[in-house]
Amino acid sequence: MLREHSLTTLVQRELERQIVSGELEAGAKLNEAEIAGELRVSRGPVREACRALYQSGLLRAEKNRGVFVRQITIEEAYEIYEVRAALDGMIGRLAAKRIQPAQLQRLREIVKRMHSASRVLDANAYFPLNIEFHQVLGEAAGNHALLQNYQRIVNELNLYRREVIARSAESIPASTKDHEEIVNAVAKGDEALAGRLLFEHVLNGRERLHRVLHEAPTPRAKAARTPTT
Amino acid sequence: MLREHSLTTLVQRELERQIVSGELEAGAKLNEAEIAGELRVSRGPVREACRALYQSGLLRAEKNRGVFVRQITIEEAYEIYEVRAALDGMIGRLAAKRIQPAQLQRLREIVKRMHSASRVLDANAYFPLNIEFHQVLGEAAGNHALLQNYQRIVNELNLYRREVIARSAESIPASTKDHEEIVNAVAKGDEALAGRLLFEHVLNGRERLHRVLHEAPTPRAKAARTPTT
DNA sequence: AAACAAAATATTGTTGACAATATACTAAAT
DNA sequence: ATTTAGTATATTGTCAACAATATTTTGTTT
Repeated sequence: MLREHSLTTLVQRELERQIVSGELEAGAKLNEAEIAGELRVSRGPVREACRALYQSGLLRAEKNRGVFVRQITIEEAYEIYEVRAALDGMIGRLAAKRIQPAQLQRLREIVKRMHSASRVLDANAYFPLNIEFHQVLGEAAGNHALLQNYQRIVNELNLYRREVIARSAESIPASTKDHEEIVNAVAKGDEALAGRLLFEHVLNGRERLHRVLHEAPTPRAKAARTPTT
Repeated sequence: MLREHSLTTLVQRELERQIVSGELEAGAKLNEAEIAGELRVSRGPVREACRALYQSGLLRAEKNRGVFVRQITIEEAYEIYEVRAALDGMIGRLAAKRIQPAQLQRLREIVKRMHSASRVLDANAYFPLNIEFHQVLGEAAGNHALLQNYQRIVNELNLYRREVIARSAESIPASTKDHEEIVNAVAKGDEALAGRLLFEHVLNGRERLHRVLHEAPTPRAKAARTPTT
């Protein structure tokens, strides 16, 4: 394992896993020595990994104070959704042009399972299905650079959505319907339609989330933020 | 200066400057000790800076062999152009909605200078104007997350275009016309049109570059067509 | 001369120590 | 009791040395 990957890479992966999984919660401070101790490495690789994760948007850094799991504010999330809409629109266009039969089959199965989750408004079942759906679609677009940018954005958004996703059960049926229409457009090979549907799907999702947040604001929404170095 | 920024940050900025300016050419190997010596720091900050630049797509890394200035292949560039089209399309939509009079004025002045460069097909004068135009437009969109993603992409593409830009003089008039139409659409506040024009402008630019590369692999010997990797 | 093997050198990967800064604690003063 | 100053501790920033790996050089054989 160490022949292929440096310690830095392994530390980076592990920290990213902890952040994405929520094991390290938003705003949490990362102690270099502590992490190094747990992972049985020195602080060097930990610092390098943190630099990379800061660059990728998962961490925030303050000089002489350390790094923290990034907290996405409502305003930032609102902006990132627009980036995602742009990328997802392109994914839709390209996927409609290039999707393989096996990938289309996978999408249809995911949508079928979404309907099951939708009937009982099971947000915990729906969340991973949603992620998988967009992941498959992203792969179907057949553009590595696009997928990479997309995943970074989605990672950041999931950082934000984790807390509120449980309360967004009411939007599951509408979201499921969106996904079904998207699959149909992609299957038809209608690039313009698939692109437009995905674009709007993302912005609709943003509005749904926005509505949920305003109905029941979280304490985190008013947390103070300091500019990073 | 050191009170605000760590050595890593300063090294990162300096290396990025050297890469973007072409001082460090594509494919060049970076020697940690050498860089550390020139910048009067130890290898630690240099390694951290390289990690960040690798994450941002400007460097390529091979374990136990070091880091190199990333070389964008034709195929990668082709993919990245699609990402840029998506982001630029969104920039157009948002800029049409939010642009300030002062920013619009700046765009108009840039286009005027573009016409001057266009008349004499001065690629060296046109290149920075083009970058500035899209930078101003990106700022006018008023979305920090979008601009950040956009700049990363454009940085990567400029890595690629540097080599061929001198030979793309013939496409300057068409490009200038595009820019003029874009400014008009943004000025009108026509979001859909501005978005579409920018989207197509990027893809047109890609095709123009593609054509240049295939028509004239080398200015001298047309027969010696070397498929670059 | 060309090809291979082995030693010498150079470079990266990793570590622990030290310096600089921030945080936590303690005690005195009001 | 609260505040504040000073001190102690903890944490980050930086460095230099060592270990592991890659590259170059040298010498030998065919």
